[in-house]
Amino acid sequence: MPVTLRQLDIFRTVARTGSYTRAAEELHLTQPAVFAQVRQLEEHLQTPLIERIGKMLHLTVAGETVLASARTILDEVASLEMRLADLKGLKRGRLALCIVSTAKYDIPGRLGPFSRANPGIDIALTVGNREELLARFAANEDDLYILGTVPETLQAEWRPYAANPLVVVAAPEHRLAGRKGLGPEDIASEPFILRESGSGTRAAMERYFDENGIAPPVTMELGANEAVKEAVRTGLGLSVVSRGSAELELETGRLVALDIKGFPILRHWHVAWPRGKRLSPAAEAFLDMLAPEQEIV
DNA sequence: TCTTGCCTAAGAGGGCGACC
DNA sequence: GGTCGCCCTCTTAGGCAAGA
Repeated sequence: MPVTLRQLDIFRTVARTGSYTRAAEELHLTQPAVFAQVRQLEEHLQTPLIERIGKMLHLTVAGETVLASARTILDEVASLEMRLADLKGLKRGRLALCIVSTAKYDIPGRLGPFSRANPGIDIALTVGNREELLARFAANEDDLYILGTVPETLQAEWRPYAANPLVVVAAPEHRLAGRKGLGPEDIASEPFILRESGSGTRAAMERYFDENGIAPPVTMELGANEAVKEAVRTGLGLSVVSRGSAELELETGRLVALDIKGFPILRHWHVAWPRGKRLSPAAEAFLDMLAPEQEIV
């Protein structure tokens, strides 16, 4: 028997989950069925692809090679199926999106109209921090990636699609709330709450501090935007957040945006994809739907 | 000791081609 | 068209080993 797409798909899932059992759950199979498919693939290729050390599964060097090819082959087949479906006017397919957590305030509002316009396209949305997104990008696990800043080292094609202004937020009862024309010196001694290391928002905040020669004390680092906003709201300090992610809190008065020279910092949301990747029709349709760069305000 | 997860064996079910 | 046999894919059952 030749290598089958089924075997490659199952092997890819095992490699991604690091477990036969979890792969089986994901594929709605039993663990022995998954094991058997991978074993057949190994027998056909006459080389072990997975080695077990203790209870942990690890890919062999051959396994890594096969995994890379499996991803390419399966992506190509999926793309082919969607293109053929497109030719038939069926508009069926799947769009896998991975977004940084702060983009979850922006993307769902765009997915609604897209989904209504393309009812045959299934959408898989993964939300993670920047580090997780870059890991998925490296593994080519999704069609498109939404993030604030695209690292220069990333082998990516990208384009900005929307403005993403950053503002300094404070609790409504904060002494600086409502004051006009504040400068960097006014916040130089204010305690700040930072996002986790690697966060684009944090990088922009630190750049502002450096450029203005200030070093506000950092009271805590939090990994989730909600936690940051809650900490600010309870008066633990100031923070810099995407205006879009704090829209509701600003509207309801739970938080206030401070009027500080240099803010809002104008950044953009970017959509990126691996350089050279052949985008599926679904991904191309979503790209088309995102506002082009020249319309960004 | 118990739990979890890998692995094997045996067998069921369904697809498919060959044959009548 | 119906039957048979082969093969693939899957499930269940159970053994075994590692880790908590």
